[in-house]
Amino acid sequence: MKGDRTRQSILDRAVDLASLEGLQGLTIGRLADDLGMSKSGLFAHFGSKEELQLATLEAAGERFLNEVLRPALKQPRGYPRLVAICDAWIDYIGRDVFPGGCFFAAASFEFDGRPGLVRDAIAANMHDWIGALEKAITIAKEEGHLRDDVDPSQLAFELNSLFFGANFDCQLRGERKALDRARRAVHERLAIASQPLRPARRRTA
Amino acid sequence: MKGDRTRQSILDRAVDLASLEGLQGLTIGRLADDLGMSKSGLFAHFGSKEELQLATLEAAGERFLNEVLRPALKQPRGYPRLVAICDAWIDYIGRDVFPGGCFFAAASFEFDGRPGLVRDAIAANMHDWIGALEKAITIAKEEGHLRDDVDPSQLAFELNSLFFGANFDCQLRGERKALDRARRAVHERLAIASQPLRPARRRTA
DNA sequence: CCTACCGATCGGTAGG
DNA sequence: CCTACCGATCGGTAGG
Repeated sequence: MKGDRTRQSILDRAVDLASLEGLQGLTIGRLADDLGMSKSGLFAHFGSKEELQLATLEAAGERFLNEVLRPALKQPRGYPRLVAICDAWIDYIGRDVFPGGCFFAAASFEFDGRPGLVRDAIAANMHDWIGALEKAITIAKEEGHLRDDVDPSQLAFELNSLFFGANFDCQLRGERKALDRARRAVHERLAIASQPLRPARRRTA
Repeated sequence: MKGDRTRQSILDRAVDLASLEGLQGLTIGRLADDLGMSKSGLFAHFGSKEELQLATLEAAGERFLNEVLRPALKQPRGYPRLVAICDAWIDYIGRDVFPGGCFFAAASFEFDGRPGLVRDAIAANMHDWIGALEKAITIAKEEGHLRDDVDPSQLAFELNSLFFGANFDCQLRGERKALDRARRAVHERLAIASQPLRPARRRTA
């Protein structure tokens, strides 16, 4: 029981630290210092740095599910739920759920060139997230809220891109308008996907 | 003369290494080993790790300008140049200009939580890049190729988001369709921005 | 550009 | 959960 509580408090701190310094930049010594415990005492909970990284990822995933995806999934099927997921993602950056912005965007870019179990776990998390987006889009099509010719993978790709772009603009550039821009882009994109027909006019010049 | 050549060969290797392992993961010892020279010999060229990181960033910026932006800027003003910049960016990921994908996307996410000169230099690079995108959009408006009500900052944000999304899908997920999806999204977005008028129809249900 | 070295910190272990 | 320790590597320096 107490071991579990200790472990959870370690992981909460590890998630915050890693969101700022990266999953590789997370060190056992620094983490132990922050928590006022010995390095080896902390180490004993995990057995290796890789296990600590994997456990940290899992804890970050839980936080994301609780703070972002699960509440949005309570919205009614179709367009409302899809919009709720998108708005929840954008709000999630503004609410500082992780102190360094989106944990998984940062982890994705950090580990895309580092093969191993950590990279695989990050990819699995992102696969699930993109899958949830695609599923919400597919349901919205089934409900007749989106055009039949909407490609769920394509639209999910575009929405996720806007989320990553918003995170970038917010975290690195400190652009205050970033979230508003993302919201505007997402809502215009969804409006297009819900239009009954769009004439294929292009510029004539 | 010879010192300059050595320095450049160090930086070429540093750029490749950092694109895979990150600018922080880049270590002087590893880099020296790769190049078959002593750590202190390499170190003498820069004086500190931070200076090495800044020089590596500068070298990566030069490579990006030569491989991506400058060729595209040779295209005629307006829509053709804007499209060329976008296509050049997407091709740049497919051509493996950097072995780990887009150097600056990775650096942006790595350093957005680490204040200092390196982060400032990354932000300056991204500022210039977004500025170049905005300028190309503004010129396309002036030429009458894009609608008057197009917001250059908004459109540049959306295009850059799609680029980052494509990099993510390619590098982490190994999604072969990533570049096609990005191309399709970019071209549809630009087609919308170039339509003379778009009815504000939304779903009625 | 080298050898030789510094203190600090890394992940990890022994033993309790 | 601790103290005490390991070899390896970190960024950086002295001296040539």
